[in-house]
Amino acid sequence: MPELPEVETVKLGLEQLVKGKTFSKMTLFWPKSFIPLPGVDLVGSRIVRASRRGKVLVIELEETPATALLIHLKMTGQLVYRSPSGEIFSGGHPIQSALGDLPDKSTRILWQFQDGSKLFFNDQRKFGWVKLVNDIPSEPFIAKLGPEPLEPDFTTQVLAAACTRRSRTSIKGVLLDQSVVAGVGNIYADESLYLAKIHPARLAGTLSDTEIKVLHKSILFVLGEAIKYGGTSFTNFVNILGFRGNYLEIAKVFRKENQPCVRCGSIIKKIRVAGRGTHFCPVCQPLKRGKHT
DNA sequence: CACTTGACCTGTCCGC
DNA sequence: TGCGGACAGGTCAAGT
Repeated sequence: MPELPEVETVKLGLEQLVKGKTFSKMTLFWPKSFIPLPGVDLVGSRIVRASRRGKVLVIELEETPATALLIHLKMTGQLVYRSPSGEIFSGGHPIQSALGDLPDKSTRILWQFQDGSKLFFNDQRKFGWVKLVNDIPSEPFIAKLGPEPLEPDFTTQVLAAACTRRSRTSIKGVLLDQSVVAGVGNIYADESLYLAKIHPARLAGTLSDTEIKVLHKSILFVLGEAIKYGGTSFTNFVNILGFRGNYLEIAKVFRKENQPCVRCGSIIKKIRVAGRGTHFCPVCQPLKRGKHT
């Protein structure tokens, strides 16, 4: 599932549903999904808060030496909460999740809490990982991340510097580089470039200052909207209660190939850029720079 | 050093 | 209906 808005959605769910709970048991259905901290047992640790760094979820623990559980959902990971009764309520009425009974064949880890509630880590493709750590900032994965896009330290200047450093790469490749900015993935790179009217394959070094400024603003806007909509779901992404996000309904190019551009009516195309399927409008996002820049 | 490709896995869809 | 291949939200390691 996960890009920043999806991970943020899960984080908010964790804050609401598992903060303050104490782990009573962990069951590994696929041991490779879990990277332990030698000599440290998660059981008995209490969750003090849930946070996020880029696409990584951080479940912060009260006990030492284990400080946190880091979770990367990669392509198909899910975290799903179930109350002791297993029922899900919304507005006082039981409702149906998009998922069936758990664990299922994609469940890799099950955590149980002292109050009888459960948290499932499901991951069809087994790319995701969960790691118990005692020093969050020094974790290699965390240490090399660039700034958070929605924090003040992600500035136009930061994006401009990255375009200079990686001038011979496509601008989409720059946006996907987690050391440049943490949390932008394939969906929101395409959506941001569409909003900024920049062709995804444009070499980063050819962008004007104005274009970089517009792109920076577009990234902030697109991520903000996606969080409001609870992220994007097309196959695997669900929030912590097992419900799908709605951003795809307002996406302009992602998964819209062969459909008309909402700005100009041209047909949205899909090509390969930076090794990824890439959606764009060939008229709104011309490869040659226009006279207006 | 910078950029591209293959690998990690499972499932689905599409063409023959 | 079956089978092979391409592809899927991400990141590494290894290659050029």
